[in-house]
Amino acid sequence: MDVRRTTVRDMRRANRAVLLTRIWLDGPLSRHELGQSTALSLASVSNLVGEMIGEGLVEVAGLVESDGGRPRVLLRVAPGYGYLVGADVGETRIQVELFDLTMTALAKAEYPLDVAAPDPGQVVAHLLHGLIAVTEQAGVDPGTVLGLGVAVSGTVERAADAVVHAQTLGWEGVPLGAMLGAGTDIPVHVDNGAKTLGQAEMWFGAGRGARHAVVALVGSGVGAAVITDGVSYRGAHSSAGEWGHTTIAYAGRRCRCGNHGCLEAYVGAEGILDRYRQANRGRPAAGGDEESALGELLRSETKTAEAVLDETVGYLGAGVANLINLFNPERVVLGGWAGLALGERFLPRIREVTARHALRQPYAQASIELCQLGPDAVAMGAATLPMVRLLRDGGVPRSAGAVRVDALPRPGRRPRTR
Amino acid sequence: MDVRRTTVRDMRRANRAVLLTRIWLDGPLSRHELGQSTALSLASVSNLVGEMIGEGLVEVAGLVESDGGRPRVLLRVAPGYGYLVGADVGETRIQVELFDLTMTALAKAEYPLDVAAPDPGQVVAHLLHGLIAVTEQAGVDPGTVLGLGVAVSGTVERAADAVVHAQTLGWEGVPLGAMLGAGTDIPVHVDNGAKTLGQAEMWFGAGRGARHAVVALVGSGVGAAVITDGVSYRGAHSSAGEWGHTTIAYAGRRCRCGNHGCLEAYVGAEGILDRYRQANRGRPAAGGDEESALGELLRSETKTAEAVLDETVGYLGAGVANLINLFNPERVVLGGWAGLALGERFLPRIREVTARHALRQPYAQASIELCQLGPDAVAMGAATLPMVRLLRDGGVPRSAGAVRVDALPRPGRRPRTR
DNA sequence: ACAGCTTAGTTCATAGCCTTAATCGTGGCG
DNA sequence: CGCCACGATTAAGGCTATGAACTAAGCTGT
Repeated sequence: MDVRRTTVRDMRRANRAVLLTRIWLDGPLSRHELGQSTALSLASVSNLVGEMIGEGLVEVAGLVESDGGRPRVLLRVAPGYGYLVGADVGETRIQVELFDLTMTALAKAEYPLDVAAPDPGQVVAHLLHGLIAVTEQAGVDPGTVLGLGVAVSGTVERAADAVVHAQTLGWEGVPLGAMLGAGTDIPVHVDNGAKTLGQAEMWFGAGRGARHAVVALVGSGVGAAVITDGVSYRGAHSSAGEWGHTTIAYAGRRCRCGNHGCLEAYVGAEGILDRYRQANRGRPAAGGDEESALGELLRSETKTAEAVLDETVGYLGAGVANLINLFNPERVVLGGWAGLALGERFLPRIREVTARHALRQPYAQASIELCQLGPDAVAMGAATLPMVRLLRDGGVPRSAGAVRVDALPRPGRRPRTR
Repeated sequence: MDVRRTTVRDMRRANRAVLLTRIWLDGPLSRHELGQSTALSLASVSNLVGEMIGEGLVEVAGLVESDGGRPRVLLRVAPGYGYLVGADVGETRIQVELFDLTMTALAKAEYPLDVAAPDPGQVVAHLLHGLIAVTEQAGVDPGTVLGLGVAVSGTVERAADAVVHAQTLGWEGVPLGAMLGAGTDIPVHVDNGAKTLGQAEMWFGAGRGARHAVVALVGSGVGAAVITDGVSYRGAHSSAGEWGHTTIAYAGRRCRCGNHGCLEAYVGAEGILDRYRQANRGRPAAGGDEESALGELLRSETKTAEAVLDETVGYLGAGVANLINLFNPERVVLGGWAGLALGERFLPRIREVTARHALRQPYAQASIELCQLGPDAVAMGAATLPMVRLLRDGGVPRSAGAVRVDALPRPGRRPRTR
């Protein structure tokens, strides 16, 4: 129940947004097709499209002949109208990537983080430095960068300051958006990494075409990105989707969150390896880090390993069933490095177990798939944040004049660019 | 990412909707105040309000003097512009109620259902008969009834036909909306009863003022209505919120759904009484029906009862914590007859247990309250369905001419009106 | 009693938007 | 070269909200 007036200008903006979104999503289209699919009159389509061509936002993509008539002019969003920068602040490194408007990656910079709890100021410095680095690398004027999207772990309150709470980084109420905004005029968007990965999967991966989906991510931690009606579900304070710490086994295993019986304690990588160690009389799976240990476990064919993995699939299926019962999605996309490792081997069994635990009808309405994009998709998903804004606003005039990007607090380490 | 054009007429409709909603929600308001709070120009407010007064939709509610100026004219939605009928198809009776636009109940009819799986045709006949009965009783022209909202148990697919799937009624794909539409011209809205009760609580009960809330209902069955951004969350096929059959105790008690470890098997009335019986060496709690048995259990102070109830609160808290983690609401409203019975005695402990199971931050952002409205609120919530439509559309002209309501297939039983 | 002030609400000219209908542009066909 | 088919543009018209000027209604002080 929104209480905002509508003015005559909103109308034009809304219609520009409709056209721009169609053109961007459904590839090159003629004015005629645009008229059909948007129900706008051809005159308005011409008018609005003409304006956008004048701004350089839309361009002619080619002609298509018709039998005995004027050939149709195909239109597309001009890939070089502007550029998008997406950044992924991970636990071990910061990745910054530059995309054009077709979401083609043009440049990339990476900054290792070797401390467990990096200083926010240093992260900001890395990000601003990365912003300059990728534009230089791609030979792109920073003034044409439409926005910087940043993905971080933890919850991000959607206020103007983009306050970040991240236990894994040791951040408590860091106004990352405001800090970045102090260093550059380029519009900044900050969001949770699971949500940006989910966004990327929805647009370019296993979620394509779905309007209601849950992207379930299983790694060391366990989380989910919920998409309803095409947009990310945030809840009152943007922390919705905390799937990992829902209770699935009342009074069960202790979880690192301090609680008992969390899903994460059973299907998170740490939980799986820990359970294997217990089942294996204290001897852990081989492998240096968690990832190789889990790989080893998946390859080994001992009875103990089988039993532990079987149990894991059981818990995972029950957890996915809970998502299906509560959110009634049309698709569940399973991802995260551990989720993919499990899914690649056990997907049919996961489906089976889920079917047993979920209500019949919601289960029948949902399909369960695996993520299609690699972990780099977090940065791409972050870059979709400014893209969404561009589409929603029907394109905005680029800021005039030189764009300020302060990289004053020089990062202590040169980026590894490639 | 909607793909609908906007025309100049949509604008007027949208602004009418904004004004009407404000007037309806925030009581009598002057044109000036409306201008302030909607950001519409005074000229437009006057224009739009004038139109709505002309239609009889809005009326003058009084004057308020000001020191040295023209007195303000207060406006309100005319209560008698139209009427709303809400119906609750319960397991034992059908209740039909007539409301004016201030949601004041004016008439009521009740039809007992004595079979476990009532024939859809008979239910439709009862509903149509009730529609006539309440209008006659209140002396209201059926032509002024703006809509009939019907609440049923089970899931309701939101298509035009309002297909109902209800295991408890033994209905499988009953197009209740289409069947009712065949019997009357009055616009029909069908929705799930938990969702309509949730809607009523949100507007008039414990949910007032919240934009993100979960109404958790515990009775014989267990379910939840999720409200996000002021509207009911439905998911892909309208069956979202199936909280009762989420797994909370992996490989736990068998549930009537056939699965193991469902929340409902622990905190549903049947589950509680069953667990008590087991703990009490096979002797059930006294009392005829479930409701009085649970009441008896709550009053008894034996150690066994205490233990069972304590455990119940534990499971319930964990279940509520799951809702908080997944949906990040600003409020959780606990209801349903068993939920209220438990909540009245144990609310502080429920809060405590929930705090232990939920993540700290989402828990701190949510408050846990009890439902404030009685079970009659299901019908009132159903009546809000046409009200929502009226507000969303900014008022619609009433259908001209006589309104058809066929009550041909006479119900076999006279209604008990009062 | 009446001018002067204050606040509420209305009227009117204007700019902006989309739509329908007519017109222009471009290519194929006989 | 005339005709036709189809795409795109231009022109005329109907709606909408807005701002400025204007009217309405009540209070205050002389």
